[in-house]
Amino acid sequence: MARAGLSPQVVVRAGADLADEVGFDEVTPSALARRLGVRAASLYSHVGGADDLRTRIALLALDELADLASEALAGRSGKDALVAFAGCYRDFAREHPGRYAAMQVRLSPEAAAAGPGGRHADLTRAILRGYGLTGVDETHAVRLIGSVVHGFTTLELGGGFDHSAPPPDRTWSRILDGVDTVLRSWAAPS
Amino acid sequence: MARAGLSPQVVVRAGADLADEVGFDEVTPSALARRLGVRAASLYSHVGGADDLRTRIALLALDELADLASEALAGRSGKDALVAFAGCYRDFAREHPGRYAAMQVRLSPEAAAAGPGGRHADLTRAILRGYGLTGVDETHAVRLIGSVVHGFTTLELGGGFDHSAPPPDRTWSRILDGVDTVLRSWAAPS
DNA sequence: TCTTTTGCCTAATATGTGTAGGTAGTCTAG
DNA sequence: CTAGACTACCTACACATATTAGGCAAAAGA
Repeated sequence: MARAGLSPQVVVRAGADLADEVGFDEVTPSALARRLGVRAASLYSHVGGADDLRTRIALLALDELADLASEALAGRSGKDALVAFAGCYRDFAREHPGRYAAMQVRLSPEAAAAGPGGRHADLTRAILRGYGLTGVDETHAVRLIGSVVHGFTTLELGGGFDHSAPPPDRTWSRILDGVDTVLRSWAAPS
Repeated sequence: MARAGLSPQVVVRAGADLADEVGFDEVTPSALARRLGVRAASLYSHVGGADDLRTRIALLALDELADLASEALAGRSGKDALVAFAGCYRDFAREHPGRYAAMQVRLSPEAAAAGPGGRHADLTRAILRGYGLTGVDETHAVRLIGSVVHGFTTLELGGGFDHSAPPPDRTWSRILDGVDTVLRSWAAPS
């Protein structure tokens, strides 16, 4: 009887790919087992169950996106960094909708701590070096960037922009212009 | 045998309440039937199935929020309207997390058309009357407001702001200040 | 009161989740 | 190169959920 050569890594990656194709909600042990050509019970040697599978996919996606964002930020600062960082998130969501959806699951405290949760905040903070924001201003700015990028990306992915005329790309760059302006105004002593 | 007095409305409202208590993902025909004191099969006289139930909860939530936002906007304009509108969304999400999550489901085209999908865009547009934005600028502005409000709300609800110091309320008002500034700058001929 | 409607039921099927235990490939020691 | 340990995958099972079909009794209308 030939073996499929599974391992936790292989299973989780296949789960992430499946999520991108059919949606994160459709990623179930049985569906994943079908795709991998094994029986559902066989997956329980590699992942703990449906919840564990979803959590691991989320952590994988967070890690992958953090890698991409880290690379995109290298050597950039100020608005250049902001645009690169935001574009990274948006592109990731469009190319990997299932992984992006996975990232939204509320992680258990231990999973969040052990995982790459803090990496994203650190990366966002790195953008702000060019803006000279410190202390609470820095945190406000991290939250502003996160809100705008995540909000736009989610709405675009959900089809919220499909019914009105101008292409989302135009809106995207105008919004980033606006964020840049706001961040620079925050840098000035208020 | 006493009857439970169900109807599509009663079932959907109970489903929405259940979503607020235990999370939208946990709203299943069987869980809802348990709460209503009937057998799961009995629900199928009132809703089409699990998907139909979720869709109807989403439409109910969209309608309820549109009512609240409409009321909040009455007699306001400009930044006052913006703050009231955004606060309405944020408060709704915090008081009714399950309903808010339901609103994010991708509706089928017919459900979106028949439903209150357009009401929200119209309400957002109403804010902009005080800013003098027209044409594509208006659409860009609608998308900006939607992105910021939805993004912040989602992140806050997901606990994304729990680990850093300043209270989210402070960030919220600073972000709205920023949006107001951007909208006013867009109003000037670019 | 008689009839129609319908709300809720039981019964049954298909599918999904998760556990227990077995079998057969694969790896390591000598 | 063989003996034993390990483990990837299996079958079988118990249980929960989604959904359909058909029946009975309560409610509503004539």
